[in-house]
Amino acid sequence: MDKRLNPKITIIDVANEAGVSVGTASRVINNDVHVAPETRERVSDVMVRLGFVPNRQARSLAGGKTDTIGVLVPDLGTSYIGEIMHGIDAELALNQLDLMLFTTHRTATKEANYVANMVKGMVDGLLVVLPRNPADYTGSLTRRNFPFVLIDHQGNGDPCPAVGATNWQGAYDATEYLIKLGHKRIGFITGSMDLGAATERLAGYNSALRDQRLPQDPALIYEGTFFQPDGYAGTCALLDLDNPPTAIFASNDAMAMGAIDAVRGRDLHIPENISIIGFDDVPQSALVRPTLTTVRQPLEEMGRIATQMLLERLKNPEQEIQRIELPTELIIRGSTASPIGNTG
Amino acid sequence: MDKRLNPKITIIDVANEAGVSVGTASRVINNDVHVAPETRERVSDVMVRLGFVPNRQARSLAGGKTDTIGVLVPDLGTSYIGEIMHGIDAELALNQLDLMLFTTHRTATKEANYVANMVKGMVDGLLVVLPRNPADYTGSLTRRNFPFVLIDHQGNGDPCPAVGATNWQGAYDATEYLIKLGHKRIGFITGSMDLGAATERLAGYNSALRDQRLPQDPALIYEGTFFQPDGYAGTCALLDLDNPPTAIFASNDAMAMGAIDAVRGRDLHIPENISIIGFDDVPQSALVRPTLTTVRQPLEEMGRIATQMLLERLKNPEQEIQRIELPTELIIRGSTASPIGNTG
DNA sequence: ACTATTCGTGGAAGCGTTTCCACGACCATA
DNA sequence: TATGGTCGTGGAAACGCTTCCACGAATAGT
Repeated sequence: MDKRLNPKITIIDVANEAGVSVGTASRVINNDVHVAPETRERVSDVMVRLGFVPNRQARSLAGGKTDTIGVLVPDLGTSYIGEIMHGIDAELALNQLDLMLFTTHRTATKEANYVANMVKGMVDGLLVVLPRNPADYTGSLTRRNFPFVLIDHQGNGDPCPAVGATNWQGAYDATEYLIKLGHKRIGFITGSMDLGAATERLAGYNSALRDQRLPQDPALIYEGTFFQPDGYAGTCALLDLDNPPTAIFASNDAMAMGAIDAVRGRDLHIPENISIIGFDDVPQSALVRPTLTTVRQPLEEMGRIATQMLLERLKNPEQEIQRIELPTELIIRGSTASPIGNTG
Repeated sequence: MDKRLNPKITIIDVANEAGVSVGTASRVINNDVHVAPETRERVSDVMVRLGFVPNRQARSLAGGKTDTIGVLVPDLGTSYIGEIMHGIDAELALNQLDLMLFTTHRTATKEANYVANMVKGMVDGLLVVLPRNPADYTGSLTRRNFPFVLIDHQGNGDPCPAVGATNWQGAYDATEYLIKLGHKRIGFITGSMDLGAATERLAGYNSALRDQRLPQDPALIYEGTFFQPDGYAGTCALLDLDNPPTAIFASNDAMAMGAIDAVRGRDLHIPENISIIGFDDVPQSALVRPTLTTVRQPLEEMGRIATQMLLERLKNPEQEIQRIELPTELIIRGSTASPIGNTG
């Protein structure tokens, strides 16, 4: 009976000790209504005294649920993903659920079906973060009727539960803001164009230009991939133009940081000589000098909402699928200003 | 028999279809030697054809292992942790193991025993990343004889399996390097002093000073907490000294970035007016301008090695516990140079 | 007071594997 | 040609729990 010697306390031990059947003990664990209050208390006491912890494997084998949800991420280590994970983790903790993490690269070579198989039985639902090729998952997941929610997905394809941000609107707002500051030539550095978010942001930029009756010069658009070095390279390229822009809109903060470095390398000053604007509002944006004007994407909230949606779906599988777009917000800081009256 | 209608293919289906007993089918799954080659092949074929995937819950219930290892991290989203996770993930993938993630804050309020209980049965072993209070875990984990490895632990306390880096040596090397460049007054911004890594780095700095017969001025030491704003604040404080340092050694890269910002705010130039050196070599160190001289800590490798150690322990529980310190390496980049011959 | 209900509980059948035991077939040795 | 061994296999118990079914007791309705 010594915990040290016999570390595995099972429901049977509890039942014996409390003088009830295992069925009843199980009911106490699961807060089943059909238990007399005094019995419930007696059993609870015993569980505490014995330090009983239900075996999750057995539980899910018998009951069919795991109380664990899976998260599929392309990578870790970027604060972008980190923020989303915060939200997911917080919401999961609130619901006493555990988190199983899978990285995309691990399954990249396998057929997409593999995901559904692998995940089956291990988790009750799946959160797919930032998939490059969402269709790969949505197909087999939907077919298997496996609950999942996409986070920051590509917009196209079959309808499926997803949460994202108003990328188009965010980019539109940022561009409009720059125009209203007086900028006439605004460089744009795109993200990976195979990602929905990237194309939407570019579209928002173009729309704002059009609405404000500014010419759309293809030379001002540099195609990047969301990584910092692209921001550096793109900015160098844009500044080398015969008629360089007075502002640069990078499709995410990482590239905006690269842009800042590039500008510095040329002995230009931000925001006096050139304005820089980013997208995401990762924590570091407020910490660099100059502080970065950017479009805030509520990453943590996206994780949180997506988790809520998934849990909702778990409870009520037949509910209609919904796609949520969380609003972005323009955060004005120190990297943007009116251009010093030149502009060719 | 249609996969769509009856998605759960069990080992029994496989056994029936192949005309063998479930025992034999199980042996095939587990690569047991005692199976005739031709039987093995027949069963394998059936498994592929039916799309059979073993149920992990049942497997671990019966077999006592989960093929999953747990990782306990204080947080996500810092690239520091991200790098370590990379290593862990890579090594786990290599061994076909899955990863269950727990965040410390979720369990902060509970007693440490909770961790051991919670984790019990869900994972085969635990990787504890960067614990602030390792003793909380090591105690109950050891007592329960639960396999675990600490990553970047605090050095004190009972001996237990751990991997870290040569913090002392790294700091020593960096300081010595600055001294050899000609710096006589070197500011130091510490990390959270409740972390072993922080105290070791400070000790390395002090030792180098002593060995090179430089005075140890307490005014040159600013106590930080490993976060970027401390680097900013610390640098401001150090530069405000009557006799300011010509170089600043920040205990990690995040604070070094803060230091760079602070220097910029004063219209000083790096490295001409002041040298900055960091610790960690996070990916961004090579991307900022000026590129950051830093002490490389093999984070990814630490994750990888720790995972290997854990797996080794899992195979052979009785093996003696070992603590590994991975070597750091001074990475010289653009943020350091000889001081311009002034120095009060 | 007597039958319907409801309530609390015990008992037992799974859930999908692993693994131990046992058994027959076959091979090599004596 | 007996005999001991190995090898491949089947059968069944066990893992710890949930949940369905059934049963007796208490309660309510008439």
